Amino acid sequence: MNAFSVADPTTSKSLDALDDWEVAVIDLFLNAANSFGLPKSYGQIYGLLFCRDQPLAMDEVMELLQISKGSASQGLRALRQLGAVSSVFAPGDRRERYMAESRLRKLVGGFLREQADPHLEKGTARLKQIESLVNNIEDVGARKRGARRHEILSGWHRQMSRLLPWVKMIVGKSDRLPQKSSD
Amino acid sequence: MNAFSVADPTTSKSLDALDDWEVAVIDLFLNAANSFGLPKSYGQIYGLLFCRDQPLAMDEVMELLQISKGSASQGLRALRQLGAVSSVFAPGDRRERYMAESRLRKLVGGFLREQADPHLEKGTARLKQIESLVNNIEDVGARKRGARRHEILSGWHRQMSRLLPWVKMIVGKSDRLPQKSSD
DNA sequence: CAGTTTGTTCAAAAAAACTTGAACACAGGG
DNA sequence: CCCTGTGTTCAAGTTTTTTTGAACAAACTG
Repeated sequence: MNAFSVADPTTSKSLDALDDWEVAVIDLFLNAANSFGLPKSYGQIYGLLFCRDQPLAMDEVMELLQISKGSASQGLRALRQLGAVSSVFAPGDRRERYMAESRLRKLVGGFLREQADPHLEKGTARLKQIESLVNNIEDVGARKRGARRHEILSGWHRQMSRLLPWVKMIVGKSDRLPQKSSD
Repeated sequence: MNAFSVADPTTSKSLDALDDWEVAVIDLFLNAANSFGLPKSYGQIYGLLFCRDQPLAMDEVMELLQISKGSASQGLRALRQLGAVSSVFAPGDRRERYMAESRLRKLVGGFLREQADPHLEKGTARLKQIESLVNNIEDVGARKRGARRHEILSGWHRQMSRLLPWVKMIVGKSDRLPQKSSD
């Protein structure tokens, strides 16, 4: 696949070269993205950037992963939104370039912030709605049953709210392994 | 559809009656299931059973939720597999009846066991594969880059493995609120 | 046993999610 | 200004997932 592509420095066209291990890592993230409820292209993009030391431009991502402009654009946007990817400027190049965030704490934090927190908020609203519906029940027995369910759900909600900070703590403990350069 | 069917006690057809609050709870679980990557029908089924004091048979679930036999059967199976639903026998009725598990600890435990643990195991295998691919790289610089990535991923994997027991702990703390009957 | 009732399976239909690419906007550069 | 390079948007197309229902199996019943 990547046998002897010696990179003509004048053309930026000689990038169709993913190492085998890179393919494996990209595939790992593809599957991981799926499990987290994200589109697989997001996983691929993140995986590619994760493998690279140098930030990549969008068209390089498209080329290397063989995905469309739309996917690349949307994927990079979502990943930035999640804090999983950050953009940098290479001087003398108008294109924006992207690199992966590799600190687990940040990744988890962003995911929780963008996914879990909104759900918890929506949960609060829904619990209120359920509570009011329950309070409108005429029959006493039925109302009691509803009230009990509302209590259980409220308890769950509370527990989940408590859990998230702990997750951030625990994951934040020892983060990335030592590397040659610090940040 | 269910306009004024005033419950002929001889037919088992008179169940098309969900309270408003039940509809709201079912919808809550429908959305929750989605967020957890489960089919929405699973959420509906769980939500319905969660609302009820008495266990329901499969055909009652079908009737109340207006879902097909196939969905009901598969959904109930998956939910039992997750430990979210348990089946009981009502004496004098050949049908199996199902009720929701409402202890968060059990629900989370089942979910982690069925979803997270398998992923962690697959992760171990993949990391090994990546490691061996990286070790096959000729070029020293490229191999170093790959090795660094492999270390990072291994670190993440370790952290996640550490996290899960804590989640079970923390969620297990104070579980369901007190109820009239104990278990 | 033959007839029910209960529950499972799975191929096909329907729905949902994802990807694509062409049209558009916007920012320099000449 | 117009042209080109860069990135976004979104309707339409594709793929994947979920649901359906009819055929099947199993277990009871008389």
